[in-house]
Amino acid sequence: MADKARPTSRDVAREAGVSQATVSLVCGGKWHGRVSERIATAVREAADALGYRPNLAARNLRTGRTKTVMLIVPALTNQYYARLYTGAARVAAQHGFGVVLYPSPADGGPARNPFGSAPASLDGVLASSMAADVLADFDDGGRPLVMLDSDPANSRAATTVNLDVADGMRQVAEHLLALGHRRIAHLAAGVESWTFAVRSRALAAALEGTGAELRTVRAALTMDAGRHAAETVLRAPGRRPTALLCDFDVLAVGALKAARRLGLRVPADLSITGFDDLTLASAVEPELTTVRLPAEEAGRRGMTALVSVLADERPVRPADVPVSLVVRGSTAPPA
Amino acid sequence: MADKARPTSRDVAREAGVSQATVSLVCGGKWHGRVSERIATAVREAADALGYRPNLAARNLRTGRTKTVMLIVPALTNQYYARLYTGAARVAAQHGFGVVLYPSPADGGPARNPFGSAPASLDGVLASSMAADVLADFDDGGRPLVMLDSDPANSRAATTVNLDVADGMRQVAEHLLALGHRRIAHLAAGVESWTFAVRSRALAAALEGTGAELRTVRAALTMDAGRHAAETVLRAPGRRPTALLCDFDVLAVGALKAARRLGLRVPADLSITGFDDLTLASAVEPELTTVRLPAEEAGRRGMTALVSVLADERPVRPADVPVSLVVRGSTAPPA
DNA sequence: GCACTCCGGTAGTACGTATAACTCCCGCGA
DNA sequence: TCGCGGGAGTTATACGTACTACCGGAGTGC
Repeated sequence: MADKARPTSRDVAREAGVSQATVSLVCGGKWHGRVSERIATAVREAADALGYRPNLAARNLRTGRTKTVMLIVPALTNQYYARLYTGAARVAAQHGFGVVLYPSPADGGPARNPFGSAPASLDGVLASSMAADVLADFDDGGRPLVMLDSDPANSRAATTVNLDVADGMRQVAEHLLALGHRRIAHLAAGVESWTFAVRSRALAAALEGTGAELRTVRAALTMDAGRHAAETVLRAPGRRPTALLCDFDVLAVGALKAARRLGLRVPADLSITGFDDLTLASAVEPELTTVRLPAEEAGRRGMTALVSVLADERPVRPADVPVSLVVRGSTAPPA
Repeated sequence: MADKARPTSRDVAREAGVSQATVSLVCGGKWHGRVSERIATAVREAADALGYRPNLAARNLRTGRTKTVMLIVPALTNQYYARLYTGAARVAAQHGFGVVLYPSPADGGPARNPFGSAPASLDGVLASSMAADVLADFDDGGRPLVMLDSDPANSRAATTVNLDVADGMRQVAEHLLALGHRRIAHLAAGVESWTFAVRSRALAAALEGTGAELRTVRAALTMDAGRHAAETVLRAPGRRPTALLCDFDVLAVGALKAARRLGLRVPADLSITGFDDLTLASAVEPELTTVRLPAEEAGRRGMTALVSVLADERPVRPADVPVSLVVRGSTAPPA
């Protein structure tokens, strides 16, 4: 009775009494002026009746396009990247693209370049800055590449989409300065990456000439690392910083724990700021003053750029995505 | 000079002085007893020299397999599902499968069934329980389906992989009972789903005959909803519950905020427990006593099951994944 | 009335691979 | 010497689609 095999365009053609080519034209959507309205509807009806779905593998083989792009991020368990994915996936879906994630080591993938065994061929790649090492041995045959949060000058990317983290850093710094802070510690990411370099530069620039004193300490990307780094800087000899400016919300939460452990009240004795505005930031007490990074928007813009590159090879560099300071309860004037 | 076009197996064959079929055999790995060692190495050398990569679209078309599976989860921005993905992706990669995510509405996908426009065909599907509504109009032509956290009796799944949430709930309940709590409120998920039904039943069963009093209030899956629900139950007339048992860490964090707002100390005046053990759980103060759900392990087992179904059609139902109670600072004996 | 255009549709082919069926040849037992 | 099994490669084909090139016929200008 019910054929196990899925119907092909040829089956639809037989059902509708036309040729396979006509079915392809109609289903491909480009039949205007080629096929009459009457035949077109007949084809569509036949397709519906049979439950026809085009075989994507065959289409891909024929067209050389897979309608699939890859997103490379360090770890999806980091909510920032999950949001990035969300935005990117939405735009991709709107343009009929599927998104496959790079199986990064942090997410359990193989350490080596997995493109050899990639199950799907790719039309293009959207990569976040953190994955620079991954891109080093990236060998996919020169497909279009769009980078996120990376140095526009230094890459083989068709174009680059960046968040305006420099402005974000400037806003935090000015916020702390306005509150009266003059001894500031920077809990910086212990990772080589363009965004973090930009942040450090922006912070230094914002503090320049204000008489504020800046100390920098680096930490890995975990809460515990943040706590340790914060304890180190808070216990260091000399006058204690009155504000702790962190490169991530996660680090800031670690710093919060360190402060509590040392008996410091936040924000009365110590102001702490984050970066990202994850769910985490408004979960803790006090809620974090932080820089909101519109990760979804970044993902959307990145994918939009990639799709447009894929469509007409016109690499247009979009403007930086604006970020905004969100003032909450973890900052106050120094004692 | 450098051909823009990627080399095909035929190019490799010409280079190595053999037929295309031989190249296919060698690259496919199934040449033992068919091709001599000498020729095989020659083929591999030629392939390396030309930088040959098999065209996946052609392979898919020929074999009818795509080596791609879909993972359906409600929202990747929920860390639980991100972890689930991580585990699933690792196993998939080990077996040469790629994972494409269902573009769920929460992640920005189209509300309707996207399989019509899916860019990649699928060999199978791994779906989390929450996505029951999605599966309703799931029309992919009867590909193998493995479910996560759903009713084993009631589904068209080849098999089902579940976390032992009933045991988790029992452990929480016994923990609270052992501490002396007798008035307990359950902040339950306001979503129809098998796991939550199981949790509620397990809780009721654990409290049965202990003289403990149970009140249930439902909340949507956000921190704010948790806060509101907790305020409602804490302000209700009659004697206030001494423990708040939440179906999610996120709800528990909301409850924490509610307690703080009402001037209740946690855990002195009110014990709160979560479920999931997300990063969030150990970020807040006090850190949450919660049930650790090994999401990665669940993803691994689910994908393992799917892969084995795909390989030999042998639907083996794995044992429930054990969960464990993590006692932290948010629970204590009642005042 | 004839050539010419344009509309509506079809036949045929190629995309690159996997694999069934086949050929060739060498060694060996009868 | 002949037949035969089987090792080592090859030939040929099909997967389902998109799209180029073609073709019949109706309308049109002169």
